[in-house]
Amino acid sequence: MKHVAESTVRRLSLYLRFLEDFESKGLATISSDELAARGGTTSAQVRKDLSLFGSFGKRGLGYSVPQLAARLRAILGLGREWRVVIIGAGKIGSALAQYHGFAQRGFRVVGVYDSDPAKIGQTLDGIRIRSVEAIDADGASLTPDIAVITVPAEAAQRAVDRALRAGVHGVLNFAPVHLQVPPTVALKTVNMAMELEGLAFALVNRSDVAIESAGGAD
Amino acid sequence: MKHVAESTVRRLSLYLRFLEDFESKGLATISSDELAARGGTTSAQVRKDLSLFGSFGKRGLGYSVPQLAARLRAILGLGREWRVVIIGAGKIGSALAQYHGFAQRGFRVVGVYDSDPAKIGQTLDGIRIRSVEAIDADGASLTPDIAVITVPAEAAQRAVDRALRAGVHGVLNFAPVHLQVPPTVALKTVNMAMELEGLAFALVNRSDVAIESAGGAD
DNA sequence: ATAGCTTTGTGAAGAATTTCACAAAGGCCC
DNA sequence: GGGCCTTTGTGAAATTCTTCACAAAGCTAT
Repeated sequence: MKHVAESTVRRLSLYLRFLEDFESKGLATISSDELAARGGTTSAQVRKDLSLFGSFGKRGLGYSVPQLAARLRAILGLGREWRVVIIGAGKIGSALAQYHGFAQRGFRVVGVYDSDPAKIGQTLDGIRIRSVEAIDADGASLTPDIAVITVPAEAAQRAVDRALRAGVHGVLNFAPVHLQVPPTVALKTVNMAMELEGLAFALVNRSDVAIESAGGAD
Repeated sequence: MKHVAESTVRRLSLYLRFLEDFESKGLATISSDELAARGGTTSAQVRKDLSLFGSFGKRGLGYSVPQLAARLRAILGLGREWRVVIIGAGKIGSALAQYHGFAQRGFRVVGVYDSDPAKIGQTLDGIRIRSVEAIDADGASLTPDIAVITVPAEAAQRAVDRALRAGVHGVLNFAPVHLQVPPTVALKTVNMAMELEGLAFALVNRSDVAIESAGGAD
């Protein structure tokens, strides 16, 4: 298949969210124009994005909401359960472990790890926090797909290395560092300091402020 | 000045982080190559990014670490204090309110708001949680620059509208919705579900997995 | 069944961003 | 000071992403 840009995937994910909204309201069809309006893009962009994967609409009518939603779920790989381990049970890690929105979308937290002896053994939303050293050994039984890294910057690379040994193929990194992973591993970094600095930049260079969304490279 | 791409700003922010690292290690100079290696880019990209703002290096030698760091801080608008209000004192909001990394970089939390009567009046890191309804009135005394939105999706637009009335010009949104703001306001959205779905997509389309970083459009 | 209105799907054009590649500059050593 | 090595700054080329614009389809009403 043709190469799919990261920005396209982000938008698909966004479209899916609106579709689910529409679905719950019982609407049957939606046009690329409506989808675009809610997503802050143009209808041409919506159609281009979708056209990468096939042709899902009906001319003159638009898209069937449930059908398109199902297609997007399939495209995004949401038809299965993704097993997630969270490494770092600090404020952010704990918040994520307890956030049920993930479970709803098929991301199931199967393990939480920390290095602080005071935290190890505590329970977070039904999951016992274990020592980071247990990750390697747990890999075989937990078979995690994705690791979420919420440890301090200094510990992040070690945490990822462990996660990779445990069989993880995707990493969502919240530590403010650029992590080294083999090219077969998908890595995304969310860096809140970077977002705030982006805002600061926009504010001091006020004139045609029109930034939108987060994302970028790390 | 020439238009600066968002991706450039993200990278500048990243470079600054490395520079601070180097600074603390006492290194005097750094080359675009070294900066690139740690940032996962190319040296040409680094030089291009910096060249938008001036010419800071010495040929044959590289960049003076403290000088370049100072320049980047000035460019990114980190020379002053940014006053931040957090709207939504749930898990994520509380975690952010207590995260001291922000204060270090000049982002000072001056107010925390929630709509839950059980939370109002409680103290978070020295700041009393107040009712969301107080935001409008507080604007004049708190003079916030930036609002961080950590309320549920349904409440997000209302929260932003309040924040704008309180005088905010930048918004960092954690709610999974596309917010409407006037074009003079800078908006960034961090959407964790979107990041996870991006990973899921990369994992099911495994072949040349080579995603990096978060960011994009919302 | 035809006319009229709407909306998709998509090549082609345009804009933005990244990479290339190299001349110009600076330091260092003999 | 001349040669040599390194690294910047930057036009030009290449690539990637977005927008344009329009023919092809489908529905509705008559």
